[in-house]
Amino acid sequence: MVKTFTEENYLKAIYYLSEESGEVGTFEISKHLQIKMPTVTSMMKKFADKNWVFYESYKPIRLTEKGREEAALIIRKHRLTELFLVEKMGIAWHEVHDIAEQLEHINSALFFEKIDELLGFPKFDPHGSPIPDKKGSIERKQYLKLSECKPGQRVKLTAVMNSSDEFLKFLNQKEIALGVVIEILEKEPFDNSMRISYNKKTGEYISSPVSEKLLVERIY
Amino acid sequence: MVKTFTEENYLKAIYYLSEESGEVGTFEISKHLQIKMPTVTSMMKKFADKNWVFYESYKPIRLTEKGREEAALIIRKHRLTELFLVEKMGIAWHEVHDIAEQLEHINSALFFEKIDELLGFPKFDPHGSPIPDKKGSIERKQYLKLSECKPGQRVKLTAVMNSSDEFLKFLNQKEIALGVVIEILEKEPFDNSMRISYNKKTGEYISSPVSEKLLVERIY
DNA sequence: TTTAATTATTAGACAGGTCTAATATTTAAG
DNA sequence: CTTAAATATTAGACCTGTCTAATAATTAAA
Repeated sequence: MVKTFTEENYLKAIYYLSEESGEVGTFEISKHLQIKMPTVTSMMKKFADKNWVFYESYKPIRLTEKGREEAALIIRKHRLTELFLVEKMGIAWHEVHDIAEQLEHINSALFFEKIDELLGFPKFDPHGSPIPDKKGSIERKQYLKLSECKPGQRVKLTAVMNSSDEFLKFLNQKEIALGVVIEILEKEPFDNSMRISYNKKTGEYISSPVSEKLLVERIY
Repeated sequence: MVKTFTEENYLKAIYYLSEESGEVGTFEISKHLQIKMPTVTSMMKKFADKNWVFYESYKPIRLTEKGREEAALIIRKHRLTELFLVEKMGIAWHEVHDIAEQLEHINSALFFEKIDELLGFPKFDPHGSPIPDKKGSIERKQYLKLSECKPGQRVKLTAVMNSSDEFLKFLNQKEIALGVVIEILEKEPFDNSMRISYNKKTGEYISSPVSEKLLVERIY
């Protein structure tokens, strides 16, 4: 199946936006892709014809199995590329996204197989997000938001839920990187802010919008 | 100037086809890009508006200085990419072209600067073709065709003039690679075929269509 | 130098992906 | 339960890049 650039972007958006609930509406896709709603509607009709989505007027949109696979393969390419750019080309964490956004559309099995091989067949990208395998299946970890942790717990940062340039720069500047071990010192019930220790820093202040976006694993 | 995929392909084609004489006709562009002539005509009008080409009805097309630069930058990206794929990713000589054909359209100065840096700022691609610098200038070597050499001369293979899959496979199979030192043993005036020695091979037969496509430098 | 072949252009159509304006449906609020 | 707000669709237009069919200009051959 040869997909256009445009089609791939819709697939990825639907995958991403419907990840939690399994469905997504025209409005959200429209907003995410910065494309007007009528355009999305007509595209969804086309996607239904291609058997990539289930679509009925005024009902939320769901990916078919085929659509899910196609989308996962694009995400695989995106995440492999990001990791490659960081690990093998020395490009900074917060700069890789825009490049990967373009490279994910490259049509060459060989190219991505080589990348995969050079990286040692990785399962997670530099943001900690899982990389789907060639069949589109994903190895799931159960993530915990830092904001849900309790004082006294020790956790390891394994992923971030927002990959905006600003956010990644903010983390860099705070020296918060994947793998960092964090201890929760206290939690303010009023605004959900936290005090944490990590690396050599003690009692750093973390606001709730930030701790909501940091995904961690418990360490026992 | 933001260029579409399509525009970049036309620029590259015009650059390539007009390289020798400085001009090229609609028919040749049409044939090269596998696009019908009327489409090319209308595109050339657009290109003239953008100041990429000089265009007058029924006259050959020439690149403007601006067009030449734009084209050279795409070719720069193509050739850097090819070299990167071979040198840093271990992809075979004859497989890189199709991938580079796509990667050359990636819009990211950083990406190509990194590639350039990782390769040590190379001046020639894996086919021996020169890589334009960031301003679009090219370092010219004066090439000699193997077919023009005389018996007794020793030369080094520095470029090939045809990058088709078949040709590159043919060279691989004959163990003829860039850098190989070739000695001309004899030359048959009748059909311009040659007998040459290289590596450990002695008296290999080379037909005229092949020796026409191998570009060499004299070794003294 | 007239004709035939080659190369080039004009005119008009079409598909993909987008938009705006108008309308319809669903959901949330009062 | 009625109305307002939010979400979604239809209808029709537009632009880019492509095509085919018809015509024109240039070049090569007879």
